[in-house]
Amino acid sequence: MARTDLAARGSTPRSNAGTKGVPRAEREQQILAVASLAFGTHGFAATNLSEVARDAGISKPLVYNYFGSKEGLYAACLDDAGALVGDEIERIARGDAVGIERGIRTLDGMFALLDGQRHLWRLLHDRTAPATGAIATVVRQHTERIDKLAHEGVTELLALAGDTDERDISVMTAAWLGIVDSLMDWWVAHPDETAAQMVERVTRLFTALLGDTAGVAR
Amino acid sequence: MARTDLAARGSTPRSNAGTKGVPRAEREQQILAVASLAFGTHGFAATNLSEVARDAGISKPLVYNYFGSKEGLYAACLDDAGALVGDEIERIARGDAVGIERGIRTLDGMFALLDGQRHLWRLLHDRTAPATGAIATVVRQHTERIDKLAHEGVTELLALAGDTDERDISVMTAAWLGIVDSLMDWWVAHPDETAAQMVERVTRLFTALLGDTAGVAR
DNA sequence: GCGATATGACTTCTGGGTAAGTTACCACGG
DNA sequence: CCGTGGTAACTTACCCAGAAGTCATATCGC
Repeated sequence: MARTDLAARGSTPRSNAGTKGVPRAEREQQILAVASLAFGTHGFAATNLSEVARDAGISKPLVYNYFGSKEGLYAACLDDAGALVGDEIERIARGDAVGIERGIRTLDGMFALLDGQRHLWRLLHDRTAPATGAIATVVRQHTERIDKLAHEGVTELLALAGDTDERDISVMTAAWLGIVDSLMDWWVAHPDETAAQMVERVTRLFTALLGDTAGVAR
Repeated sequence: MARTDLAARGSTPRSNAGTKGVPRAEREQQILAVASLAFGTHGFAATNLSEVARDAGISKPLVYNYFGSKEGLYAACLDDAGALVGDEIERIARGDAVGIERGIRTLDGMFALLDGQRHLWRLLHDRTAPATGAIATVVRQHTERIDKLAHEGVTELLALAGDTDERDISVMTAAWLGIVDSLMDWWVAHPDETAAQMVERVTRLFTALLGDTAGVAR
């Protein structure tokens, strides 16, 4: 009220500063959401913090006040996304599925988890992010965890199919992560497709291509 | 000689300008090679043209003289890489392989073609490149061609497996391109691995997972 | 000499980052 | 119920490094 009156009187245009009553924790979440989307969509290098601030409805210095730097903000986004994804993959890994079934269940979990924030997956694979410093540490931490779980699953799968060559496993792990990656991309490009539909599709495709044979223990 | 003498006399440091006898066409190829590596490795946004010029052993204005702008240079790199990859994929598509066999042969061709320039594949999938203008046109042109060929191969494959759903085909095409992508990445990360070894590995993995069944017509 | 090949030294502008100040909420004494 | 001072939330306006892009000029082959 008072502010509006003063602003309206307007001879000296009043500053727009001053708290809007949003507590720090909440504001940080808003910023993280906007920043994750931007980073995940355009990549680290091509993301502009002024735009992020504008999209979040605040000014740039507030972003810096809360996150310190562009790298700090990225690291925070990364940490959230990495923990979210890593926890879910680990939860499924602790289940009893093996072979292809484990793969399908993992995808299932990812679709459910990332519905509404499909871009998060991309954060972990950004080639334009600095390869040294704080970001690299966080990236390494999460990718190592996820890679290890994927490696474990692929090792099981290939063992069932009779292949125990370590480099074969490494290649197959990379291919598997590439599949997940591309499925997420496709999903981002087709926003009308629900998570449930994706699961159906993926299951159908796996079954069609791999049959019920090929080392699949259901 | 004369130049060295003059430079050595050195009270007024002479300009380093003047032709070095390298014809434009050759110089352009040198620049394209260096730029493709940089763009493919760091992405469009994170690539610095001063560095590209330095790595090519020339000065920045020469790059601008020959390619007009950063976008122009990128478009030129893209056009070379896209045509190279597209032509090879098309050549294989015109062969008689179908189903999984066609996939393996395509990978075979890519490994042979991109040996020594493994980063080229990345140019077509750079998220930090401008999504409008000349670059977008060139990207679209080549990705559409490659996607179409991949789509064609996947359609055949899935038809053999009894799936003709258009969206299933679309998803599977994306997954296939993701597999190629990740295999190239793995290859970049393991420079000691030869193209022949990659082909062996991939063949072994496909056989182990898909068996000789699953719609494979060899 | 002339045109192609080349460069040093600029200008411009984008975007990360900062200094300094403004406003609102809130706890607490009166 | 009313100041009132302290602190947290916020902004405007700026700095400046570094990268895109340009200009005038230099050298060499023919």
